[in-house]
Amino acid sequence: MGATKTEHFTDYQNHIAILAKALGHPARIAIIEYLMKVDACICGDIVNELTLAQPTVSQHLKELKNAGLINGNIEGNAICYCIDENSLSKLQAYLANISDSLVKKKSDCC
Amino acid sequence: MGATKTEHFTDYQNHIAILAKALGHPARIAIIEYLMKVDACICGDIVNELTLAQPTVSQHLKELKNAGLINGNIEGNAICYCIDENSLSKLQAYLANISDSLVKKKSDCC
DNA sequence: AATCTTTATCGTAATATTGCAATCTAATTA
DNA sequence: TAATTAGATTGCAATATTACGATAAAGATT
Repeated sequence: MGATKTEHFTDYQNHIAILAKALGHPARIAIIEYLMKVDACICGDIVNELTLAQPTVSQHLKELKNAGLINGNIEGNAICYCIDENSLSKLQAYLANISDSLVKKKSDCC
Repeated sequence: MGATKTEHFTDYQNHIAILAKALGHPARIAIIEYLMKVDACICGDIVNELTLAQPTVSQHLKELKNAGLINGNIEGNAICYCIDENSLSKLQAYLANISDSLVKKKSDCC
């Protein structure tokens, strides 16, 4: 045991969970916020922005990339990362949908 | 090592991460969806809904509760769970804000 | 070509998560 | 009050995550 039993859930549920999980770490939230703050996506100094060692940041970037939340382009020497708006919107829309349903049903009884 | 270095991030970043992390498992997404589907929040048979053992489900419910995403009221013998619309909206608004900023900046260049 | 810069990967230690059988608690019913 | 029911807690095994030093890879600079 210890591994998530993904086979018991729908593809959609698994997908949403993967997106949420990728955002489930403050370092990755900080990365997303930084990518948003920097207007152009000529990144490179994400490491300097966070108080974490370079391999750790690299790993977090990899996880965001695996989840599809960011994209990376090789830009000569450095790598240009930016947010994948599509993936982010997918999660946002999912949550918005639940919120809307709740407001309509007013089943917030606890 | 191995533990998240929460002290390096803002309270807000940590808070958003906690909310996202709680949604970062398909079972917990399934629970949220079930709570939404059932109109009233007279729950009780969440265990029957999922293909997971009772202690496992109980643990997932606990995590959602700890993150503030659901509330539970003792209703006689059973327990009545329901979604905390407020917490969910907080995460939703956060993502909506990022999405909006991206669309405005059109910095989706990768 | 030698060096520098930037980022990825490997290896590994510390810690967290997932899942469940067994057990416990508390309200309910027979 | 004994049995039942709903759910939480405990304890433990399997696996995943987090973090980083060391090192590698690849383009840029000197």
